[in-house]
Amino acid sequence: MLSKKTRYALKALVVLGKNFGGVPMQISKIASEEHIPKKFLEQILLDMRNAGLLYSKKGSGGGYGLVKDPAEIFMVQVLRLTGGPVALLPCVSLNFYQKCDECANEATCGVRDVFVEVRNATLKILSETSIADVINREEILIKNFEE
Amino acid sequence: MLSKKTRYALKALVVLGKNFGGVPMQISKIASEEHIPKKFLEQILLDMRNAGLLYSKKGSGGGYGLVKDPAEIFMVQVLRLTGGPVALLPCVSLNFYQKCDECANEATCGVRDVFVEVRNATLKILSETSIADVINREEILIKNFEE
DNA sequence: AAAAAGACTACTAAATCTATATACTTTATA
DNA sequence: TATAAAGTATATAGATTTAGTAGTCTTTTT
Repeated sequence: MLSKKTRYALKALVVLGKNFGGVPMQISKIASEEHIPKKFLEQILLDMRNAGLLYSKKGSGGGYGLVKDPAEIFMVQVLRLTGGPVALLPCVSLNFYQKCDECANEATCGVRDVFVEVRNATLKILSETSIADVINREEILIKNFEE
Repeated sequence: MLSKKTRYALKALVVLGKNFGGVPMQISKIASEEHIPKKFLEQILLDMRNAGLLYSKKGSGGGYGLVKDPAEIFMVQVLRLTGGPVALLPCVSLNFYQKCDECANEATCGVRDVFVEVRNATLKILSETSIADVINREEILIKNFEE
């Protein structure tokens, strides 16, 4: 399961993606629109700024914005940035690898082998889907929903 | 990430799968072979017995065994039984569904839409892979490893 | 100078996970 | 029939993680 942090980050990026090219957007606006606790969101946006995904502007008229085009920000980046490993087992994670302490020989573990496959399937989707794609999907969903 | 409980359950089922058709296998044997805390494993095996996956026999010469052929036990069952939802978002889970409280309209949520896809990909693998398949994979891995 | 807005650090509360402890029941067998 | 082997059941403790809150500081605009 993704943490709330990761979910909030994704939601915020989608909102900021829609706003791409416009004036900076305030934390409190994002927070209230997406029903995210403001102080928590502050931390999350800060992390993403420090990672170079967002820019920020202080003072009156300040706020947050995407540094890159939403078409160049992929979901997998967000998961990793906010601490969510993609893999379901630590011994299968590319970016957060940890040895399973109960496992005698990783190279011959059948369970692991299956979860490598699962990771690859997940990774394929998440590394091909950008924030722009999410926004697109949303438009399609709204169109279908209204019919 | 899967819980230790789920991991231990999978490992134990693989061991019991290899032993299928033979005499019941003792908890302590499984525990020591797989480096699983015995008392913890007791609880896990008990859960799986109560779910009808395993039989148990008390007393001297007792132990645990698979009720069904390992080819008929699928990984997804084990995940669900040991409490691990397959989905990465609660609003996307088939068996552990929960509304995302921050989400205004689930039907038009683009993030959700992506994770439906991820769930389907994961589910496909886990519901097609049986304990027998895991054992098979292990044999292949060992063969390749020894070369 | 004052107000708006983000930056940074620390802390707390709650939940969950992992593991252990204890006492009980059933079964085989000497 | 007593004893040991093995599973059953429940409770609880400890550790870790997650989610959220609080407070203070800094920068920028007007």
